[in-house]
Amino acid sequence: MTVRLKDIARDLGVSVITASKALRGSKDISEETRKRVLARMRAVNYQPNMTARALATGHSSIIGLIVPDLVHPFFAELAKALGGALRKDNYGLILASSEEDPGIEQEEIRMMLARRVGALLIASTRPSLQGIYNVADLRTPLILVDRNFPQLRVNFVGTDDYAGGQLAGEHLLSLGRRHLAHIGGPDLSPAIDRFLGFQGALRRHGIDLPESHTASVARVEELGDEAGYAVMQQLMRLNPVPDGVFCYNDLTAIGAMQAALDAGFAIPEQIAFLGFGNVRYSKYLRVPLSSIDQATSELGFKAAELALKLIREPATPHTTIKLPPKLVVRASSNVEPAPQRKSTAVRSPRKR
Amino acid sequence: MTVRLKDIARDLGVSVITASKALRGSKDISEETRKRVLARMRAVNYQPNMTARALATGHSSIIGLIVPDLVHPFFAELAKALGGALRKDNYGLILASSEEDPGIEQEEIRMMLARRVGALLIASTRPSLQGIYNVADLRTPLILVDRNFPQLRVNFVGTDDYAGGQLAGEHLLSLGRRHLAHIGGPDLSPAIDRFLGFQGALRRHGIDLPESHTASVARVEELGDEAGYAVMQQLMRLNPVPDGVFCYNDLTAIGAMQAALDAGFAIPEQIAFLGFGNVRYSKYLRVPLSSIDQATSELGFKAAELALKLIREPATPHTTIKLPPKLVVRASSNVEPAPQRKSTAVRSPRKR
DNA sequence: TTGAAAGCGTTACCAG
DNA sequence: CTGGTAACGCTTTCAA
Repeated sequence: MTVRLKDIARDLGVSVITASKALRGSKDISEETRKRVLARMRAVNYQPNMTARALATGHSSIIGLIVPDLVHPFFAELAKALGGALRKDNYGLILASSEEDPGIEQEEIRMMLARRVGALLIASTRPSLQGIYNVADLRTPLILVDRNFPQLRVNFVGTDDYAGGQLAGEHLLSLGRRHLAHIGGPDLSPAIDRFLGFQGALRRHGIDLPESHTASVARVEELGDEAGYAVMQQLMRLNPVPDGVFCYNDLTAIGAMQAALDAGFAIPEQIAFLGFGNVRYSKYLRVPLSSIDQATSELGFKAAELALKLIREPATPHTTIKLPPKLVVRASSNVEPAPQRKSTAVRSPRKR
Repeated sequence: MTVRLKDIARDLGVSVITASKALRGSKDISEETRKRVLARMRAVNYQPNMTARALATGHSSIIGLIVPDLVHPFFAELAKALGGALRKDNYGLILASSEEDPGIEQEEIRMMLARRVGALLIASTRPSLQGIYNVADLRTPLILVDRNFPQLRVNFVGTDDYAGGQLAGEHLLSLGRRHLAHIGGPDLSPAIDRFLGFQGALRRHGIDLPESHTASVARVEELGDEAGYAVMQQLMRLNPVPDGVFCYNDLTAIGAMQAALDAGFAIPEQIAFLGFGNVRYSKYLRVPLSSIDQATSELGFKAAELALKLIREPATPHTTIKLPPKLVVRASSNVEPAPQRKSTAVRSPRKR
């Protein structure tokens, strides 16, 4: 049926082992033999059976990725970049969406280990690493993505969320806003660090962030808009009403802005808004949303790089990679009049 | 290290085969033996080695999915639903983003076959099936997703795009619009069928859709907004200017609406817009966008169902599943005044 | 530089 | 109902 290593070996009068070595570019084989084997492989369009290789080596050429919600643009983009980077090294990507459910996450971890993934990347939905791995699994490299467990020494690739929070604080302060509020996310490292960075920037300027001006919401990745809407309604009851709101992510900010607009507030004149994540549609919103960009693709590349390194050099020490985020200013926090595209007068009103 | 079938068998004094059969619920084994084996497995937390099973059976418990762009909400949602459905059957999902590049797509197909995926799902970026598969690969079930090759007898799961186009046409006509235009997509079945459905609806009402009023754009999945903006600028030069525009997808519609707004047109009073796909953010746009919803999650479930069926019953005849789309009306095509949320008067203007 | 022997953990085939 | 033998296709180890 399909052509096997054995067939090539037979055709050429060499052993299977020799063919195998030539295929993988082993050092101890003559240049001439290698060439003959490779030529033959090309001629018959040989494709190695990766399941056999996986069984023999103990690990497949597949990386596992578990994210809380694949539809979230951040995770989608991360997965895309990761997959693209892995392809260059002939590695595949097996993907699972945990729906922010620790039970599903655990199940997926189990299945991926059973499939002998070369490395496992997780944006975990649980507060600690407790029980994720047991000793027997330790041979599979683990990389935490986006969400960190600070107390542990684990591999991590993600955004420098603290710096992002700082950026947000500095920016809103630079607009002259002094009654700031924060809409936070789930009790995991990104939300915590963004909040701490934000608070830190404010403190440095002697500004207080009273507890009444912070609120968080659960399942914010998926239902952020509704949650943001509800929380913003609370914040607008404060006196004075906040004049700048930093939101955990863009979706939350979108909901919050909607609440403010519905209540008749002007954005950004009365309330400025700042999101996090810089999703694709932010610039087309009713009020284009300022946001903190996470360099998501770059994160994917770095994660792929680290995963491959851990597979090839298991002795690699624990590595933490935090990429610096970037402020993107749009109308929701821009006090200058937005630069107008040429605006032709209304013409040719609709017939009939 | 890890516990193997052999260990269980030894502990219980049965053969490996017996243990294997008990594990998979084979019929020819005594109830008592089965119970003993399963109990032992639970006790020692046995996890079958899927790479070994894959080698022995010839196919892994992994389904391959290749999409043009994972960041596109439609494909992200499809992948998410698919993965969720597969998990219930202990199947995994290996995912690749082809970047709308036939070369990458081909490479991924090759790699997935090498990994012996149980079935291969492709939203192909090429115009025909030519060369996707060669005879040797035919044992791996192939399912086309979203994009069909109508001339061939292949498995297909996707939206009834023709019906969607019809819905769009009927809707715009029902608003009294008569100078309709269409911004199309790449030369693949979804764009073609949506256009034909649209045109069909218009014809049925005796309305013409002149060629000058249709335009298409390439790489519309990713760059649709910019493309839509540019194309709309062309359409606005027509006389009379179109009073209703049906766009291939939401991103294109977003760009087109932006162009119309920049040119000073009122939406929907002067020009109504209709997208396709109903992405998550559509309701928060400057003008909330009407769209055709594709029941994307349902598509994912159906695709999973079909894939598993093809794996388990290879004799299954070619199957085509087309899910009916649904119209979602928002402000961009709503002539009635939009239902207002309670709109409080401006209060508490910003201090200092 | 080459290759024979021995697995990797599971399932298929067939005899008992 | 049970289990021995062989096979899946490749890699690793070590001897020639």
